[in-house]
Amino acid sequence: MKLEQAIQSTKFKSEVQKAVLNTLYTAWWLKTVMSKELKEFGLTHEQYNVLRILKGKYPEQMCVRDVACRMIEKSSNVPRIIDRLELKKLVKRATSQIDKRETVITLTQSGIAILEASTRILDKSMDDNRFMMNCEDAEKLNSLLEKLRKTEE
Amino acid sequence: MKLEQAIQSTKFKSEVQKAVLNTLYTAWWLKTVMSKELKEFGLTHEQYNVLRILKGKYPEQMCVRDVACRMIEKSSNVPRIIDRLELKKLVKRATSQIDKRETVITLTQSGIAILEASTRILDKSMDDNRFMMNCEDAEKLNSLLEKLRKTEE
DNA sequence: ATTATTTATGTGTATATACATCTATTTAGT
DNA sequence: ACTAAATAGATGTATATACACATAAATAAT
Repeated sequence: MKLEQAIQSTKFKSEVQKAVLNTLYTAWWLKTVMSKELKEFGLTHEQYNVLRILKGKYPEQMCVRDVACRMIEKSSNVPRIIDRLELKKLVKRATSQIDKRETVITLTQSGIAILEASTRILDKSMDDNRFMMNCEDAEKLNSLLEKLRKTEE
Repeated sequence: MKLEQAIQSTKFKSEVQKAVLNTLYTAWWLKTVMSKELKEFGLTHEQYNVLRILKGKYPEQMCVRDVACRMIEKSSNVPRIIDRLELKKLVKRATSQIDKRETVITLTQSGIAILEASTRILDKSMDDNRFMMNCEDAEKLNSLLEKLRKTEE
């Protein structure tokens, strides 16, 4: 669906302003598509993101801060997301012995299993074939998004 | 900041997958920039969006459903956002006389004033000059985002 | 060594998101 | 006209976001 239909608006202040709205709308659309797949695993988009980040270092542990700085949405409240994952026994919390301020997080076997299963489904649904976009298009899109974030300051 | 630094990850499954993450990150970044400006008016990003939508029809009233279908994030809970705006006396609620199921929303003078003031500030901060992007770039970005949302189904 | 500052995490609060359900009203079907 | 279905909106619950603040531990400053 075109942006104009999606938000029922045809007049934009400029093409750049339209690109801003388009980016916001596309991100919402992407999150919705992904969340639908994750739902059958009882995972939210953000919980899945944390599990993925932990997997990246596995079998090493990670502290909360290291997880947080890898999150896509930086102001996510990681301790609270971990609360939910711990409740479902997908991760374990322990106090670091080296630095007792740190909480180190470990994926459980159950966490690995659910991550692998959900990643399989998500990859099937979100693989490159889903998108009518080739590698060249994606490269161009990536460079334009970087450009949008590059401000004068 | 480049995506790789922002989420401290260098290996992506594909350029398309990277574009997905890049879109999510850029949307978060844009929302953060805008919210910072809106904060001094005590408005959230979503409250501002509702005020803008109401302004689009002003001085006509709008029902909740019409506001909702113009929202960028479709699953926003519009009645509740209106609760907050009503509490701050920026909008008024009334039951439609034509269809008593409908609630019609009107901007108050105070709502118009705060919308205009915040839009002035936001435009100053988010105008085309802020972004290192010309109209041509923006057009290309818009077409690529539309393409990303165009799936095979 | 003692105090001040910084850092890592947790927690409290307001708002938003996502989704299910309830109520009132309207519309359609018979 | 009467009942069923659809629609508009409100509300409840769980989770997330945004941000302030609290606590404990580590580090720096004196």
